[in-house]
Amino acid sequence: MSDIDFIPKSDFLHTMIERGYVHQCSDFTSLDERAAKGELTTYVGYDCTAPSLHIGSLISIMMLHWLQRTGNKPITLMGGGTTQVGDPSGKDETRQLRPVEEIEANKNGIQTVFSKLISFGDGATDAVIVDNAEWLAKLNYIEFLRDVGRHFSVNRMLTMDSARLRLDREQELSFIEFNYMLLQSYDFVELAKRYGCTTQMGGSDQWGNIVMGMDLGRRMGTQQLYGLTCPLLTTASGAKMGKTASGAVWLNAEQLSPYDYWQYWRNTEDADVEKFLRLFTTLPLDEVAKLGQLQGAEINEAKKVLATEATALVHNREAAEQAAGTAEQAFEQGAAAAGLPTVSVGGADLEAGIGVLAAFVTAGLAASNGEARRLIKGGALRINDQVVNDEKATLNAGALNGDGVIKLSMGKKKHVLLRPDA
RNA sequence: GGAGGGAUGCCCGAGCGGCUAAAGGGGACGGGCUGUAAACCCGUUGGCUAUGCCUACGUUGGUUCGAAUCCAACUCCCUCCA
Repeated sequence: MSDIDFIPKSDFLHTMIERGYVHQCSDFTSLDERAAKGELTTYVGYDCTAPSLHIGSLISIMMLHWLQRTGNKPITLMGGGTTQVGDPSGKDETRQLRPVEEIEANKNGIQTVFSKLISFGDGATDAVIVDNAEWLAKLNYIEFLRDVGRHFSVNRMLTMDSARLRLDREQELSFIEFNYMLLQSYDFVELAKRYGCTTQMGGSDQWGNIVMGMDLGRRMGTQQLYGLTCPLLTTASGAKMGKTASGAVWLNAEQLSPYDYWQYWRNTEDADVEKFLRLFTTLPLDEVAKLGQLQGAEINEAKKVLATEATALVHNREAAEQAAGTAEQAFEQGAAAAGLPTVSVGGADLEAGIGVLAAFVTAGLAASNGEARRLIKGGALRINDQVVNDEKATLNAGALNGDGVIKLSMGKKKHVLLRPDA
């Protein structure tokens, strides 16, 4: 399952390694001992660069989920302060500075997903959520330089990937970004002091920042700190995970409907199914292994399980079942399943007749009449499963099916129901 | 502060007076094959009330019958010098 050869005693590390979450760890043995005693307080930081997290962040949320489930305490750190600076890790170019109000709004959007996977409260293993703006925003420059800055060697900072990659490619690295490392390191120390947090987790691109934080902790007299990173996932065919036509695969329902989220997982490549079941569902591993055995067309069953379980975790079981049911009707029975996305049209307009081009644009399946026209030429558009050949055709009430809707399809996967309003 | 170079469609990148809605590539989307997969093959990839019209090659003006292409000013970026 994993190329980590460490044999852990703690449930936490055992789960991490066996399910494939571990990329690097600063000290397996000590971390394992502490986790075994159930006294691991661990944090993951999240940038507030968008109104929702996407599946790129999901692995680390799952790590927090398992951390809690194995008797330890998670902290989710909102980067309300650090996002104002911008992390250069893994980025080719300086990102634009974001307005503070936008960061604040994003923070509120992002927070909603955590309660689905982690439980918050005041208990020993209840998670807490904190915002680093709380301490970063009021730092005094001179004081910060004297207390924290003096512990950092620029020589060393320049060797860290986040800086070096920019320098090697002769890409600009602005001073503000260069400071990011100090701020994240300082966060770690601050969390250690406030919450007894000893461990930071994150994607493998965060390794440098994490190590610097551990270092700073040692110099500033915290207890021993640890780092644990997860791999940055790509699909088996090498693509970055989480990109679709319409953008990222968001975790919030406002950004991406549970049905579309379910579809994303349903379309997983064969070679990734077992890996994703381990990482993105909480199914027992023997069951995962069984599903992973399926070959050929049968693996579709495993993909459905993956989709439903993954959707149930991030949204809820009901939405997941619904998405599964809708998909089954739409794909396996070819029916105009009621759960498909629905767009309403004026009843009077429909009586008068709506041009097919306009209908597909209204449904959001084509961006413009021109695109709709091209899609018709390519044989991609269907009305009630009948291919559209004539771009001048019109839709009227006669096209309504038994359920009083018209099913519009683009390609094999995208369907929208047009429903006349009363 | 001085001297050069650059800004092209979602991205990269060619074009350097008409044949340019702009080569090529990537990405994306669609079709085929399949299993709502991958790989592969094919097609599409500015808008519209459409044999025409409008918008588009950093911004604003100008030269010209005609400009992404020439000129001027401006904005931003990069490199070198001080």
